[in-house]
Amino acid sequence: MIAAPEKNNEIIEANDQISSNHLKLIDATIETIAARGLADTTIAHVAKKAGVSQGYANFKFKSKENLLLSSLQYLSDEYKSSWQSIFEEKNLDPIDRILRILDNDFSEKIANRNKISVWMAFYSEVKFRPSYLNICQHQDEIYSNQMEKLIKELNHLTKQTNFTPKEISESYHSMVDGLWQRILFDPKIYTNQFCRNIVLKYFKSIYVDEKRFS
Amino acid sequence: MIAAPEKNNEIIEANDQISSNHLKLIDATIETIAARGLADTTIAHVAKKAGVSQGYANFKFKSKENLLLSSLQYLSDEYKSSWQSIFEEKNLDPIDRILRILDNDFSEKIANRNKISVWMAFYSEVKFRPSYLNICQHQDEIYSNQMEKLIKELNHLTKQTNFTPKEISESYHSMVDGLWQRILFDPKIYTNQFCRNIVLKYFKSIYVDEKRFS
DNA sequence: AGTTTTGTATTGAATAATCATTCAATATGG
DNA sequence: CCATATTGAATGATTATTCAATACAAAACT
Repeated sequence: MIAAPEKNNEIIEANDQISSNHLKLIDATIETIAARGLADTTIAHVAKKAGVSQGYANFKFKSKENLLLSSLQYLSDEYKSSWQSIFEEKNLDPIDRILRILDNDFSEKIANRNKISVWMAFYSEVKFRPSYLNICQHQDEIYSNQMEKLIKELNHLTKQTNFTPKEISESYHSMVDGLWQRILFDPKIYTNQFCRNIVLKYFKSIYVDEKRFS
Repeated sequence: MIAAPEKNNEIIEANDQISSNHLKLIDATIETIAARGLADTTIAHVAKKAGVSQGYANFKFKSKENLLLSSLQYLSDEYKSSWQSIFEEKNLDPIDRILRILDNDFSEKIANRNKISVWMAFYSEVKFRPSYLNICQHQDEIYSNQMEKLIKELNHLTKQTNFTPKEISESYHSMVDGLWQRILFDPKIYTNQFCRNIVLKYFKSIYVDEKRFS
């Protein structure tokens, strides 16, 4: 990670010298998208929220597109680091690690309506802006692979050998995405607790004898 | 349904007299959103694709917003009628009915990239346009309730009595939504067959002894 | 210390492009 | 000839982008 510099050079100039205005603008972008939707997010709104002039925002990021891209990258990095640290933790039983991942995926920090609405906004444009896809896809793959490995470690707990670790990992991932979407739809019903519980029961149905999934 | 007239009057004038241009425009709207994304969909594009003038499109639907709304309604109705007919079918064993629903949810007609990208486009704006939400939410509820009833009929097939029908129905629904999203992301991996299979294995993990889920 | 110079950071008004919406004019068919 | 359907050019609003002007701060010089 430190040895190999990431080649994001088109999106943010250099990691070592991100100005405070840079961050203020990215924050303001995310807040604006969450508050008004991507379609209604203008440079003027973002600049105002960040407390800088409109011209400045454009000058710093070269274009609105680039500002949006940088904001998505920021969000994506934030999510990554939250699960990365769980995967890297030592001396953790596989079951407990999965429980930690589940907690993280439905924590207030990650699964709140503002962040989800920003994710959705970008996701919905993925088919038309390959650059959006690039930012998410790579991390997604790493996450899926690590999850798959983790589930392999639980193989002995279930007799359903035809439900492969890859498939279990995919279905977990899909279910989480779907539940996030539903939090946006109907937050009264789909509280974080409710969603977490649904996934927990799903695990329970696979690993019937594991008490910690109850 | 027939006795009580639905109060959609703001969106499409009257069911009995939808002109062919009306439908052409709705089709063109869906195609345009699928091809260019909601953000890049202009009345001019839609009108051109529909083969009418720009002014006409606006005149007929009163506003762009209304055209979008009508298109979402159309899509929503289309989906509804496809699962509705499965629920209404007589002399169908619960398992077979679920299999039919699963087939439908990952059929080419329903789960293709164009339609999914239109759904996503609207979903992502749901937080900011209550009218979008209204169109989807009601049907969603009916679908969920019917699914829940269906799953209740399978209660005797599983020993996992703490995974309630409602929860199973919710998790199915979420998983489908999540998989649709992934079809958009990476259609090479997430083929309809692949997705259907994931959900099938999920059912298998709950109803272990039911051979038809294998 | 105070003044001038120089380079950078920031502004905000002007520009140009895009688009929804309007409506007077025209076509169409009964 | 009338009524209705349809056109497409004009309008006005919105908004990303540009850039000359200005603020600011740090050196450089007296």
